[in-house]
Amino acid sequence: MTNAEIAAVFEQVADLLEFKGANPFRVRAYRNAGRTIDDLRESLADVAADPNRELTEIDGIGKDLADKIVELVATGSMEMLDELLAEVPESVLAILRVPGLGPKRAAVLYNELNVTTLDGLREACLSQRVRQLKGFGAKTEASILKGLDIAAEAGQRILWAEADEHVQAILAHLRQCDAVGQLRPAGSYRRGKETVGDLDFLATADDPAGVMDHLAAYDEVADVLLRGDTKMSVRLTGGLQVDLRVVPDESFGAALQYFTGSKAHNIMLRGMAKRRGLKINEYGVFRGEDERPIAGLTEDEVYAVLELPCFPPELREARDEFNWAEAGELPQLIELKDIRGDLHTHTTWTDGAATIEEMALAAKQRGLKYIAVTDHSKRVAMVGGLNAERLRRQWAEIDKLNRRLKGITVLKSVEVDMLEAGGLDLEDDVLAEADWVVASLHYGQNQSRERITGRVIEALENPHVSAVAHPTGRMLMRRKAYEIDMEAVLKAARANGKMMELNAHPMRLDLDDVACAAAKNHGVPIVVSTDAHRIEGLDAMRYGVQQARRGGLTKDDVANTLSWAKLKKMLG
DNA sequence: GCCGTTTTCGGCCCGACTGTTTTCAGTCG
Repeated sequence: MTNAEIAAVFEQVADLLEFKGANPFRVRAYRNAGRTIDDLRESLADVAADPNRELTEIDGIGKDLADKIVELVATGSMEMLDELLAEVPESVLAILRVPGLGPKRAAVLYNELNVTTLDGLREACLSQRVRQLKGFGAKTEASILKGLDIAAEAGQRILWAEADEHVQAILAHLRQCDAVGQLRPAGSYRRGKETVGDLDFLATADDPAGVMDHLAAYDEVADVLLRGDTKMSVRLTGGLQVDLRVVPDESFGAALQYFTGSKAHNIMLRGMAKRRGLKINEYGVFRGEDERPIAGLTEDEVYAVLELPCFPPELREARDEFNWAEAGELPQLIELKDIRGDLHTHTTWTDGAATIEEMALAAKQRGLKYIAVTDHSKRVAMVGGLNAERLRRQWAEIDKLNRRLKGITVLKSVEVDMLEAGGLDLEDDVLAEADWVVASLHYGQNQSRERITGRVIEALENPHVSAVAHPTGRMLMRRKAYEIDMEAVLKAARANGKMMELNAHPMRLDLDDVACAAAKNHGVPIVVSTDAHRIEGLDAMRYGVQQARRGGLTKDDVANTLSWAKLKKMLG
């Protein structure tokens, strides 16, 4: 059973308990455990099986949850979940996803009106039975109907790269408003999460109402969801929710910290503050009975009163950052300017849109010193994948080009397919002539975990392979990762002195942040590569670097921060 | 259900907004 599957069970238990009106802290314990397990860098099943390890070593896992994990791993099911599902139909949980409906109201709808599905809920609203319930009214009924429409179309997140376009446009719009002072995006966008569910903006202003009027007048605003004195939420035409908070200058740092999150990070921070007799909220840090303000102007200040560093937003996930800070080992995260080369690109020789020279010059223009042309091998027939003969012709052209080009080196490379039946799509004698080889799994993605893991490990054992490209094959919001034992793969990479790619394409970002951290733990170097199929594709590097930062990677953890000469030496 | 330099019980982050209330509960982030 994978960590994600175990985490999903705990999440479901939390939902069901919440629906039943259980102690909210008990619910939180299950949710925390689910999140922790999802973020874990090693297989929980392995830890459970290891006689020298205790599951209770994991933060947030006590005896009870440890037993439940053991039960899950051993039997594939959990008695408690089965009992809960016997009491509450699973379809009821969808009702909790309707904006404005939480566990209390959902329970009333279920108990009083026997609402068990979203369709049933709509029916109950339309027949005006909901407004007759205690604590409900006509307005609530209308807002539930609205919420049902939103739940139908929304619920999806958008790629960070798409969120970034919205953010830049909204920032530009809000800056035109004279009343706006300081202005910053916050939330999961600022933390660089690969997908973003809504956008948060924070502003200071002499005239908050004026700023809100200005946001309401933004072209893409379809609906104002709520508006108070300091807070406003709108929905854009595409369904994306945008929250704006207006705060006084002396609170801007505290508010930026607060609204950047993550929620779990903030809960830990507040707990630490409380133990020191301090209180943190979005208005500042306060001490003592009289709640004397002691910080709030800047984020630095807020963290400093707790003797903490101002964590890079990418690390604020309540994973390792507080432990690192305590040990004085907060990593100096990699930056875009550290990147010296791009090790995965395509050209017109296969499915790219630009020539080798065009790609090389564009890379040089972006400050890179080397670029690997990794066109597809022949198995990818659809795009005219290269056989040995054409590949050698391409490499001859690269040799010629390198004699002409100044300031950039083009590497003779290939993206070789790991074949369905095992083995690689090109012979060893060809691969041996390459400067850099990435191996990819494009076909047979539905094979078993054992077979896919075996194919990838076999590739890592080939002496000419340098790295595995997009190692899980996932496409965000489109295609799940194929079944693969990442622990085993990382061990094989380490044993064979190989590297793993972090594919920077905004829809891939593969390896993800957690797997990057795991790779680092195993001592496996990461290469951040764009997989560019056109010149503009080279600009995706920043998405990859951001994901690497979320994985806690430093310049030293990423091999393409090295010169090509040094990287080559590392490959052996 | 977890956790402990306030340690085996009694806490567990904190405030804005809305709707249905006559003083607050529910939801959200």
